[in-house]
Amino acid sequence: MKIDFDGIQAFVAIAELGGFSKASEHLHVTQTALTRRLQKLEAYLDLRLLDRTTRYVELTAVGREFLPQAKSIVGEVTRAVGTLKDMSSRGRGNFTIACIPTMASQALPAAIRRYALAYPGNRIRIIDASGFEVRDAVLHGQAEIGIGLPTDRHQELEETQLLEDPYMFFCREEHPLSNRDHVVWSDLHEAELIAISTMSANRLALDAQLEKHGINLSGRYEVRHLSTAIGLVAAGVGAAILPSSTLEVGARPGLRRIPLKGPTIKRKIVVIRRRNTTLSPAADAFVRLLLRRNDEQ
Amino acid sequence: MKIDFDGIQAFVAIAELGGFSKASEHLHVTQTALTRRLQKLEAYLDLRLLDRTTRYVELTAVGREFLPQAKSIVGEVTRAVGTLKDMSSRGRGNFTIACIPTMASQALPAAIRRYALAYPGNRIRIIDASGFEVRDAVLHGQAEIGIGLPTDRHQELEETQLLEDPYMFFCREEHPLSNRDHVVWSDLHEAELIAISTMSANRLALDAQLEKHGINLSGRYEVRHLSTAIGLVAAGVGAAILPSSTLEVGARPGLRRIPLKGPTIKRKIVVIRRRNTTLSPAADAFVRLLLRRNDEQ
DNA sequence: TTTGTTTATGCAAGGATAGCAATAATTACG
DNA sequence: CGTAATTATTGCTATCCTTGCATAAACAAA
Repeated sequence: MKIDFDGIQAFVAIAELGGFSKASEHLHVTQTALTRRLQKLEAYLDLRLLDRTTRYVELTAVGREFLPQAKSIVGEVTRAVGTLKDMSSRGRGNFTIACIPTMASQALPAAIRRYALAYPGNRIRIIDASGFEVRDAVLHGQAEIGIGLPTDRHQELEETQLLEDPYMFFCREEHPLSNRDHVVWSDLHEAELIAISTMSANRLALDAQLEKHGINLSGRYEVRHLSTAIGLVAAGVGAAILPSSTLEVGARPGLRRIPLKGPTIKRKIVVIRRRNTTLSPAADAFVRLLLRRNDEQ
Repeated sequence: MKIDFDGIQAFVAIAELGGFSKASEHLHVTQTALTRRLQKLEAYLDLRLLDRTTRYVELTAVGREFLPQAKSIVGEVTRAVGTLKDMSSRGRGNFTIACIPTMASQALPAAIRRYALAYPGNRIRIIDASGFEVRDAVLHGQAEIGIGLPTDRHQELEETQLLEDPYMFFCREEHPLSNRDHVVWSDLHEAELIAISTMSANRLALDAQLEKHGINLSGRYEVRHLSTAIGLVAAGVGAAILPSSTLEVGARPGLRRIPLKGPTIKRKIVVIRRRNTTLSPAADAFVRLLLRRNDEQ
């Protein structure tokens, strides 16, 4: 026979409120229904839980023993179901997002700020990691969604373009090109460039595109993180070609960010998620917020 | 809407066994039913708990979060219901009995020994207390059943006679009457008798019956407990009139227990329980065992 | 493409549940 | 002592739910 949650719920309500009628109001059913539910439960257990006349309701010895368990069961179920309904109806809930460092320090905080207004109380765990790690975090389920670079079009991953991030030329204001409103690739001297390590997903993406245009550049210095490259530029070691989002305009005095044309090369930033999986409402709302903003721009 | 325990149970089974078909075997329903249950739950929550194709079943982020709670719910409910069914079907369970001291040291242990054979594992808590306290313990629900003396026929109490306990004459073997096969009331000299305090339910019961027969006895010494009286008798302080069950024949060397006739006066021992209440199956079985034994004798 | 496996669905039947109205049981009050 | 008031129970019916069968659809592997 099927286990009868209604019966347990009825038992708790009747026992706690001390009567069928009061309990029936509380549960929004008729008192007839409660009588039946309790009878059914007692019949199933072959046990009397409540001794009752028309004047009073009283726990039996067994009922007294069962009541705390029953209360805990009813409480646990209603709490759990309530939480879930909250998730779906109001987008409540917590989720994890993986994100590459540049986005994590620029676009993501802004998005989170807007998200927090619409969904206060939701917690977001951020895994800030390299492009490869972002991909893996999503693939292995450590993060529901990722913000990163386009990957190898893995069978199980689905990528949606979030924005395009043009590569720009970064240098100190003392640099000969620092006053140009734009530079072209042929202006650049390989010798003074700080490059990103080929270990990086960024570098791979850049190289692939440069190759299409017959451009070939490799810097004198090689670092692994964009932030390190910026540091070297700031210290006057050299200049660098980095995604524009690496540093907002004017974020660091003495540094210049100059558009790079002929051709303009961009890296795509994508939202990554597992294919054929359902996002939690909280994460789903976040993704929609991210992408909607993107459309508007 | 009503909370759907079946759905939760289905969710757990499908998630844990990794498929609808396996889960359906486990729950002894068709796979169709499981599909429907899960669909209903998901529809109610407006939330997807399992991402599934015909080839695999996989938890969604929300499902992963919910699964432990769901498991705990299902476990708690099945455990609780199982315990209750055990109570009814096999008389499993623990209960409390209140009992007057003489019965607690004589008849009760024997009954418990027999009970333990039929219902191994059941724990019995014994409140050994005076007749008044036994009555109150039952009345106030501290004990489900009581073994004691007939009381004031309280509205809420129900008494069933368990046995009759004749008063007998207790003395040391040096006593002049010690070799008689019985004594009569007129043989007794008040001066050497040890009496029970009028605080005792025992004494009240005895006095009431003596009065009917025009016998009037009050001892020189007065004690509160039968066991104390026995002690005084054994020490040679005097003799006493006590219920036969106070001491089994030959239980203490040097002491004699002699039937007391003309008339024979007995105290009744009753099983006390609250009227209109249902005993736990464990306690009920014990009562029936007690009374059945009584009928057989 | 075919095949085998697994979940989903249309449909009909059976079962369970709720509500109404009336009844029975019990207490309180006149 | 009888009557009213309150409360749980029950008969009955309509409705809703659930199940199971048969079948379809989806998917992966050969």
